[in-house]
Amino acid sequence: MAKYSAQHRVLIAVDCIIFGFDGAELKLLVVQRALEPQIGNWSLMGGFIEEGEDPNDAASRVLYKLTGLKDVYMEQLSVFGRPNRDPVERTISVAYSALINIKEYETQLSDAYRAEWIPLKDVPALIFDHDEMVAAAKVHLRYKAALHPVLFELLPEKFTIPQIMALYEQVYNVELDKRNFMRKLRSTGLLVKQADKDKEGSRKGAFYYKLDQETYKDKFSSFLHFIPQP
Amino acid sequence: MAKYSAQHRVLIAVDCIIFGFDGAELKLLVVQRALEPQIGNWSLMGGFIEEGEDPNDAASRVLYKLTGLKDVYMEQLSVFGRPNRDPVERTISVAYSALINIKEYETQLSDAYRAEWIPLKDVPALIFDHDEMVAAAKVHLRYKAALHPVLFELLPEKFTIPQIMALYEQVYNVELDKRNFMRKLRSTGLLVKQADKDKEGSRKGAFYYKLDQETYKDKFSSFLHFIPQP
DNA sequence: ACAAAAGTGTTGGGAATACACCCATGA
DNA sequence: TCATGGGTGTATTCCCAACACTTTTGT
Repeated sequence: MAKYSAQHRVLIAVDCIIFGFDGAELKLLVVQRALEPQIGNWSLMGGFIEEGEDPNDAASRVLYKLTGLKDVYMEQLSVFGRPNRDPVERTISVAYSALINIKEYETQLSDAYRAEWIPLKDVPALIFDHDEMVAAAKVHLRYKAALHPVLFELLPEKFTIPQIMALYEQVYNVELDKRNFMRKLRSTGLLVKQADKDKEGSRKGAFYYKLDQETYKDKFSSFLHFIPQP
Repeated sequence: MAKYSAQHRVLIAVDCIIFGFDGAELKLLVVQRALEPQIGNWSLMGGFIEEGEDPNDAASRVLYKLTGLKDVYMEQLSVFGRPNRDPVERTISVAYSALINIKEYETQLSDAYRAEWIPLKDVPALIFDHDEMVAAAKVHLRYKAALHPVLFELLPEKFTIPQIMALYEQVYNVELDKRNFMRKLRSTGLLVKQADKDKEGSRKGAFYYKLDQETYKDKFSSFLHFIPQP
């Protein structure tokens, strides 16, 4: 069949906003850009969509190339298409937000792409409109995590309650009450207490928990309310 | 500067999921496709992005062309980019969701684009992946409206409480309790009661209300909870 | 023994639900 | 006068936020 011949075509990129948590701090995975322009400057990990490739697959591919990880929690964020956002050539970018637990993933990433985990509060200025993308991803994460237990995606298989709490506190930039938070958390039925403790954070040690995968799947779409309303 | 020469370029479209409410029923605005393939079949209103055009502007342009309306509430939904979604040529589409109150907008639209308001429950099968887009838009609308008073965008300047309630009931496909709903609504401070009544729906007539624009702007981003949790 | 973080319970207030009757009007 | 939809009030439950002390253990 004939093409839509009168129309003009543009480049499509994907960019990944990759959040990570190491048990203490919320971080962002950024790379040093490998091509001109702005070679060597901090950037989100991204890439162009290939022929016949679904944008979602492109994002997975890009993430895999960087981290070696598959089946990562990833969501489409939104499209960034301001005409001159890339000075070289018109490029429309689809931003994706991914959640990774840093600890379980111990490969070397810095070598190939000069990638680095940088604490979210210390992230330097990024190229093009990547700062906007990060800002949008933060908003989205707050929005999502206020309703769905999505932050567990950032935690390793075994985690402690003080860790989750620190995570929530950093995402929302608030201080939470231990007692209320724990009660809320327990009432969800998402947690399975383990016998052993994590002794890294304190003398006493904090009990490990695992996610109850069944409950997790069931409850994922039902609305939860972790963050107090002022 | 040199182009990204090795990459391949694709068509970008926008498609608009346009919700409307006439005071009684929630509807979708669909058109009969004007080009091959599938000419004459039901479709969302869409169009290609032009050179140097921001996708958001393209969506506004498309909406304006169809309805003559500007400054309509519109949000980017997500990207649909399955490789063969358009059989003619690879086209990636950015879906937008718009909210319109049908009554205030009394132009003729059917002529130019053979457009029609169809009750949401009766919408026929649409071309390509437009059904998926509509499904995503419904989910998004529920999500959004559960937290933000966005459904007021569907109402005319003067509306009645039974109308809003009918709207919420249709969006969530539930039955609400008049008394609780009214109390909740009033407690938001969003409503300004008018002196006159709408006599169309009943003998007694229902008082008109207007939105308190100040409060609306203030409260738009704060979370509200209109829908009871079972 | 003491420092440092983990863990535990209670209580009061406010919000959400459930629920049933009167009102105004046109036909 | 009656049928129709509009509008109002209360009792109860449940959830949430506020709040302080004990436990464990390594040094």
